[in-house]
Amino acid sequence: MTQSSLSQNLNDTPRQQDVIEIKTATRSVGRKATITKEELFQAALNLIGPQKSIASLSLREVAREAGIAPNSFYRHFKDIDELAISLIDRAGIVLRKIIRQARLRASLQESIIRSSVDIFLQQLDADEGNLSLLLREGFTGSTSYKAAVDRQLNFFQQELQEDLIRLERLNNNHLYHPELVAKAITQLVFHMGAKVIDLPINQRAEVAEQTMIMIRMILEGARHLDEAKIR
Amino acid sequence: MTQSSLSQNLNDTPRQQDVIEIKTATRSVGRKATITKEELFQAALNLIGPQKSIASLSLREVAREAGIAPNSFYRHFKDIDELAISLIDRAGIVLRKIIRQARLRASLQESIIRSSVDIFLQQLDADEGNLSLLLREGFTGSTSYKAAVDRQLNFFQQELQEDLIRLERLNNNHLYHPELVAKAITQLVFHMGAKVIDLPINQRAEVAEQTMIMIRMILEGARHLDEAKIR
DNA sequence: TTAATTATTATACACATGTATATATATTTG
DNA sequence: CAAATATATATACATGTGTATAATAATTAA
Repeated sequence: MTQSSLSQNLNDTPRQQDVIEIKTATRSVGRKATITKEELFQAALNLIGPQKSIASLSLREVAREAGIAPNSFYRHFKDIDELAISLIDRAGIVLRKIIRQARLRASLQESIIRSSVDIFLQQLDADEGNLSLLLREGFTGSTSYKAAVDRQLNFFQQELQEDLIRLERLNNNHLYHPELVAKAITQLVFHMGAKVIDLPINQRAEVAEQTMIMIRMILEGARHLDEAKIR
Repeated sequence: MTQSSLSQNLNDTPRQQDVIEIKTATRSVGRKATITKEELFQAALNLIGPQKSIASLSLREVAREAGIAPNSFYRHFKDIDELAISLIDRAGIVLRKIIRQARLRASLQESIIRSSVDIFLQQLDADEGNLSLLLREGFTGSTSYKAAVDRQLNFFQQELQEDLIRLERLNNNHLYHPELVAKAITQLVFHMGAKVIDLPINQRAEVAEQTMIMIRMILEGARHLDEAKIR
């Protein structure tokens, strides 16, 4: 593959006309688009599965699945990589939805541990394509994928940390290195997610239960280590 | 890629001659092999890096790197996949070496946490190609890779668990769910490894330090949860 | 030596890929 | 309507791939 060199001239965003106009650009003169980015996302997600990773997706495959000519792809993305990264970023939205829900339920007195894990798994079903992408590509391929995934995980971790601090404060507890607590929990939860993806649903519960115990260990440890330090 | 269908007849192991002889087969009649499996392993490892995953290796690439004709590859492996899985299994050997060393140093009164993490990182340098393979492919690609990696991680986890139980017993401690403690630690350590691979050496220390704190949290938590349960 | 056996290579084929170029088609604006 | 233009397709090419088939070279057994 000695390509991906001269393709810059293809992905120019449509130039504003020279004439400076006041009216806000309605953004379309010419033929109406018959395929949307969203449809290309869907096509890609259809293809990605336990056997096919995002990195092994070919432009032609995606085009085929979307029912367009290979070259039409370039109207929407400059690369297969651009599609991939967008896809990862999109998955982050799902993630943040998870956090928000978990936070809601946690304030309603339910254990933050259980609610987080439950909602995570629940969303994994509801939105399989998107989320599993994040989980799968986390450790692999073209450094840029990893960076994209990392960005999203950091959001998750950040919000989790805030929640943890808030909740512990409510119970008059303190955590030793709360940022590391959040980090460790994030890692374990995502690891669980990656495992659980290609597991039959009935086996998921057990993995989830184990993960919750692990999280409880971390929390319990962080509390005690903090006490030990203060004294 | 509609191939990998009729290649069975190519990987027949050399047939014993019809004549039944007593002498142990010295295993060679004909031309001497000029390239070894080991050299093919090395060629593959040379190619795998931050940008090229094991799944994206092509047979021709490996052959080129090894300096042989594409077809010669078939004399040694039936597939690129067979090469890949062997490679993962080989990495497991490195892993077990790590455990053995960590165990040695842990008996000499050094903290098992620190010694495990230290040795892990140390080996990562010494044997980069091999070990990083395990770390990278853990979550990706062709279910069979994942299975192969999982097999190796389980060894690690199993031995770690035994060590943990032994050491805690020495200090008259008990652990809550020691198998989950070992599992959680294994996950965190491997996650760290995967992160640390493409990090400049000076930044590795910090990640290692963080990981050790996380592990201490888990251990501390498991001890207290156990006490809480017994009472 | 000669015959047998095996490892390696050379050649070739069908197919998949990314993408350059040219053309057709639909839509908006004047 | 016609001109302009954004979108999509058709065709084509160079290159990479896995692997079938046949030939060559090296080694051992007879």
